[in-house]
Amino acid sequence: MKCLVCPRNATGNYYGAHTCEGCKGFFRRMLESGTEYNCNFGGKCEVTIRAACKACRFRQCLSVGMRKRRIPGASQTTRKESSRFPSPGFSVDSATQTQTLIVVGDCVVPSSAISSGSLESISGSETPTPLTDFMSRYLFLQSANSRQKVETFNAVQNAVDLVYGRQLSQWQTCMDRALIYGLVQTQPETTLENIVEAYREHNRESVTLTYQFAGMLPGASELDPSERSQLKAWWKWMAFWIIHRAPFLMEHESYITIGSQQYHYCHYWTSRMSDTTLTAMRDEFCANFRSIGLTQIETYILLAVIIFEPGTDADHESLRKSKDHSLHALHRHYTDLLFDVLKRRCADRSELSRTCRNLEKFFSELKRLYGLYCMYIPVLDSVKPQPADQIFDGNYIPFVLDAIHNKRDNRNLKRIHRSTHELCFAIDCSNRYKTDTI
DNA sequence: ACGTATTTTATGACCTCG
DNA sequence: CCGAGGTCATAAAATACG
Repeated sequence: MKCLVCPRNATGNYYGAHTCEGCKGFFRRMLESGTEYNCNFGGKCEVTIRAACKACRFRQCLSVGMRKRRIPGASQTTRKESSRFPSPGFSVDSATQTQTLIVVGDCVVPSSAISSGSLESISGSETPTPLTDFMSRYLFLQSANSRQKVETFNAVQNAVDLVYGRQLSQWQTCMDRALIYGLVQTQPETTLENIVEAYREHNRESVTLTYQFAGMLPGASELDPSERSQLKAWWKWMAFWIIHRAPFLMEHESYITIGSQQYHYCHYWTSRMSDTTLTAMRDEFCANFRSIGLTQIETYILLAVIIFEPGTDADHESLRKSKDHSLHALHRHYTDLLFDVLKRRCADRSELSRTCRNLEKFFSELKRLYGLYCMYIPVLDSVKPQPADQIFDGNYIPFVLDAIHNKRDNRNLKRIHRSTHELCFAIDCSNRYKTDTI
C-alpha cells in the first residue's frame, strides 16, 4: 500500500492514516515543535521524497486525516471531538469508520458489545421452557424486525461513508487545522462573485448528494414515482443542509469548504452574502442541534426519518390521507430504528427522555429556520425549489447578484428586503413538519 | 566570488513499550 | 501484533573559512 502523503510505500496506520515511517516521524516532529511553516509557492507543492516543502507536506498529512490522538494539557481537543459525535457505546468517531450491528435474540447490538463480553447481559443465557406457537411466531416476527433494522442501520452507515465520507473528512480537516493546530486555511484571493458562484455550485452538488444518500436508503428505490417525488420536497433538502453541516457551523466561525476551489466558507463570506440575523439564527440552531448530542449515525438516521416524512404537498393530498402507503411504513421503520439506537445508547430513561425532548425542541426551531431559508435560498438562486411566488405570495424576491451589480434601485431593494423579512417570520410551517411522529 | 571543511538540522529506519 | 513515541546514523542544508 502506498503512503497517502508521499510516493513511498506505507508501513502502517500512523496518527489515523496509512503512511510511511518518514511521514509518521515528520508529522510527530511537526506536532512536537509546533513550528508553523508557510509555503512560498502557493501551497500546491508536490510532496516528494525528502526535499518536500514542509508546509505542503504537513497540509497533506492533515488532509489525509492524520491527527494527534491526545494533546497533553489540551482538554479542549477532547471536548471538541466528543461534542461533535458523543458516542458512548456506538462509537463512530470518524466519517469513514463503520460500526456493525448484529442481532442477538430480539435485540440489536453493536458487534463490539459481543466481543467485549457483554453478550450474556443482553441476550439472557438460555430458554429451557418450550414456547407456544403464538410466542414462537411473535418472537420470529420480532427478530425479523430486528434483522431488518440491523440491515437498515448498516445501509445508512454505508451511505454516509460513500456519499459524505470525503466531504466530512475535508470539513473535519478544515476545522482541525483551525481549532487544534491554530492554522488558518490558506485562501486564494477571491471576490464575492466567486464565492456566490461557489456557493451555488456547492448547493447544486449538495442537492445531488442528498438525493444520492436518500436513494441508498433501503426502501427508497421501491417507492412509486409519486411517493418518490415527495422525498425531494424542498424543505427536506433545507433540513438536510443544515443538519449535515451542524458539526462545522460554530458560533465563532464556520468550517465548511465550498465549490471546486474549496473556498473556506467562513463567517466573513456569510456576512457578505446574507443577513447577520440569519447567520446568528443558523449558528444558534446548529449549536442547539449539537447539544442534543446525537452520534454521527443517529444524525443520519434522523435525516432518513426526515427524508421519509410523508409529504403535505397539496398535489399529494390523496396520498397523505391514506395511512398505509409505503412512505408511511418507511417513515415508521426509520423512526423505530432511531428510537432503538437512542434507547441502546442512552444510559438511562432520563437521558433518553431528555434527548427526545431536545429533538422535539429542535423540530420547532427547524420550522422557524425554514421560514428564514425560504427567503434566502431562492434569493441565492442556488436551487430551483418551488416557484418563488408560492412562498412569497407574489412579492418580489431580491437577488443577491442583482444587489451586487446595483441593477436594482437600492431603495426599492431595501423596502422589499424588509417586507420579505417580515413575511418569512410569519410563514407557518407547522403543517409542513409534524413532531408527533418522533 | 568560489571551493572546501565544519557544524547544524532534518530525516527515516529501527527500537521499545504499552 | 499494532502503533505511539524514542533513538541515532546520516543526508542535506547552512555556515565558516581559506
